[in-house]
Amino acid sequence: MRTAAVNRMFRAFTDPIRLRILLLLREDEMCVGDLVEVLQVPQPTASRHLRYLREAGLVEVRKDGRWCFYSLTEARTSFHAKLLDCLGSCFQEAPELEGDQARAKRLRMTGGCCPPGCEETSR
Amino acid sequence: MRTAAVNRMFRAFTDPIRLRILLLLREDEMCVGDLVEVLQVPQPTASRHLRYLREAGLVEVRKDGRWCFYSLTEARTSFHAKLLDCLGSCFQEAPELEGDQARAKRLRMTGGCCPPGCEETSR
DNA sequence: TTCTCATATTCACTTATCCGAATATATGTG
DNA sequence: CACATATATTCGGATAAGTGAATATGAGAA
Repeated sequence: MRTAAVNRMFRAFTDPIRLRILLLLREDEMCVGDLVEVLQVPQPTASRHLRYLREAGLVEVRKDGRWCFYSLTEARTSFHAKLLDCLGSCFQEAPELEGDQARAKRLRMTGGCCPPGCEETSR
Repeated sequence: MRTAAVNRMFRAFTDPIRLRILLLLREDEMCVGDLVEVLQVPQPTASRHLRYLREAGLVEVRKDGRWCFYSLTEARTSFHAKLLDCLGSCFQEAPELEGDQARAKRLRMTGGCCPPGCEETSR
């Protein structure tokens, strides 16, 4: 009964906060604190949704000291890949979602919550 | 706030019965009675889910006498199109979903619930 | 009109989902 | 060690989603 896995994947996209997280992680990995700041939601809320996404196989965590960096997992099935493709068209459908991207960009430039050298990717 | 529309679209795919309906309609339009037979669910259940799909903009109805033929709506946005693309990979992820397709194929060959000439497409 | 058949809707109920508040864990710091 | 910081979990309650049973609607057919 692998329908459950398909269902869980689709379900991951049905919550506005989870959708926003996925859209943000498309750009680059992010630590929980930065996500909380960009999304402007309580930390436990972000944490719960991140767990959901992790259990659905959509994101993975990299721990560095006290920080947890979340990123999108590489798609291993074409279903997963096509689902991720949907993200690219979301802004066109719901432009207000782009506010997060702008905030995230600004945050990345000013360094975010973690000390220098934390993130592996350039910024 | 068009996030609601995106949400509703994703949500349409999160119910197993709705997903099965969408997969069936990918092949050809179908009347409610045939859907009920293939899905093996109570008629009101099918009807409720069809309404949901209609309100999400994913299916449309063609009425012919006492019958209502449902079909997928043409995607008018790339988001819609990409979402439909996901359907194509579902079987690979959840092979058990193909049982419906086989039942539907058989039903189409034996004529289904409606009298001859009802369906516009060849079979 | 009356009857039948295909489909849709309503209602009461159960279950799932999401949230805020509080608390726990875990890692680094002084 | 005690303390601070980053993240995770638990608990209780509110709201939403899905269901079965019963019923309504609406379009032929008799």
